[in-house]
Amino acid sequence: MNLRERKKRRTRDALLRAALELFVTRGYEETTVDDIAAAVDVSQRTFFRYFAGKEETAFFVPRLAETLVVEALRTRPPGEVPLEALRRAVLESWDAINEAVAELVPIDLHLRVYRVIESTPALLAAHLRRSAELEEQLACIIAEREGLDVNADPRPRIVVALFGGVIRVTERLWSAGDDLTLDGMRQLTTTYLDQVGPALAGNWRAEQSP
Amino acid sequence: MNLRERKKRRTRDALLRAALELFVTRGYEETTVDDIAAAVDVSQRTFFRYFAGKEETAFFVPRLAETLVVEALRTRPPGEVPLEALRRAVLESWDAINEAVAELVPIDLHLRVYRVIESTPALLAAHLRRSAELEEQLACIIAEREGLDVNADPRPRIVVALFGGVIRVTERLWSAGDDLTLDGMRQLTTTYLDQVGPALAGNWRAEQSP
DNA sequence: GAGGCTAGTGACAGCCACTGACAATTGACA
DNA sequence: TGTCAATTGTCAGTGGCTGTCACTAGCCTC
Repeated sequence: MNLRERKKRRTRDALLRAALELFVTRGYEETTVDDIAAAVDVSQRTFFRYFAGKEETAFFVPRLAETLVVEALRTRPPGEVPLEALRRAVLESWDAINEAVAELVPIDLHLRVYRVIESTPALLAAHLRRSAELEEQLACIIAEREGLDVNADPRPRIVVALFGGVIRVTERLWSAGDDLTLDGMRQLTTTYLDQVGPALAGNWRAEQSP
Repeated sequence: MNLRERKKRRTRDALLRAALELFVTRGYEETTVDDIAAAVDVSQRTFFRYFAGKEETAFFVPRLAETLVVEALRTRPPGEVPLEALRRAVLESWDAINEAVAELVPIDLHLRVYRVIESTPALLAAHLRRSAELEEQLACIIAEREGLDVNADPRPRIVVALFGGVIRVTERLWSAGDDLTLDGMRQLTTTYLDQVGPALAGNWRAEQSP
């Protein structure tokens, strides 16, 4: 790798870390792009050469995680039922995700950024739109696994929507709670996915949830 | 109603209609607030006294629909299973929604705005965030109907997430297709909701979808 | 190793969404 | 009709973001 490229990578990482650090301490809206640029001692214009916008810094790391989940779903054995494949793809790519993330920013910082995303309207909106795009990808993969046409058969998109909905609910609960750890998130996710069956069964009053 | 209040209502409606008209003809990003204000011959500052931002004009009408759906769910008979109550609340408030909308803007305009929302990243993001808030409300109502605590029992949020997911999928398909009518949307919605059961049943390959 | 080439940068000007402050106007009401 | 309060316009300013242009620093060739 060139000196030029190494330098570029270094400023990008510095901008990224500075931005996230400022977001978690001062808040997203309270952080200006000038603040971020100043923290790394580059011009505002340079910031915009590395990131398309202030928003992008917040989602740079999550984007990594998404590609890994997609990857994981692609390599699931074809015998698994769709919901099962989705569940395992997410749970089993967890560790790989954290490894990849840790190379960019401290895990702790990354987790606290999630809370900022969830509590900042503008970021939450962007997050949901990105999630919708991810779900579309997943639906296509599921359809392919089952030998279906995504646009002709509603079912792939419906399962993915259900799955995505559950994930979103856990994300929200996790980021609002005080157990801001990876295992906390993982545990919450499995618990909620286990509840999908019971939630769709007819009468809730007959059998109470634990 | 005062002359003053009548005047206010008139400028607000004029701003709203002008904005939507510009959005569907020129595009959302290509329309500046100055354009909208100029079309109604008021100052830009006045626009911001009626709407918190450019975005709000696009969601002013949809907000109406949402409140009516919430209302409808509240008055569903307690005998209905959650998913059934949600389904009926949406389908049976349809007509009331259109009546209310028609008083503000031409239905046709409103429908074309939906397509703009769906195809404009910034608006889509905002739409998804708003939908998430609506889902939270619905989950609370469902929980209350079933005598549960939303925060203790995962199931209300899960069903609503599933339901909301299906609605979103139909919205997307409808706005992308060429049958931009109310009946088209209604029909698509019922079809997809009917597919929820089959989609969650184990093996898709055994029984093909129609 | 000098010189040209080019990617990366900074400085500047400008657009657009949005806000605060203050003055001017217009409807309400005695 | 005159006073009061609500509505509006004007102006100035902030923050995100983009285009332009000159300049510098690393790269590559001779």
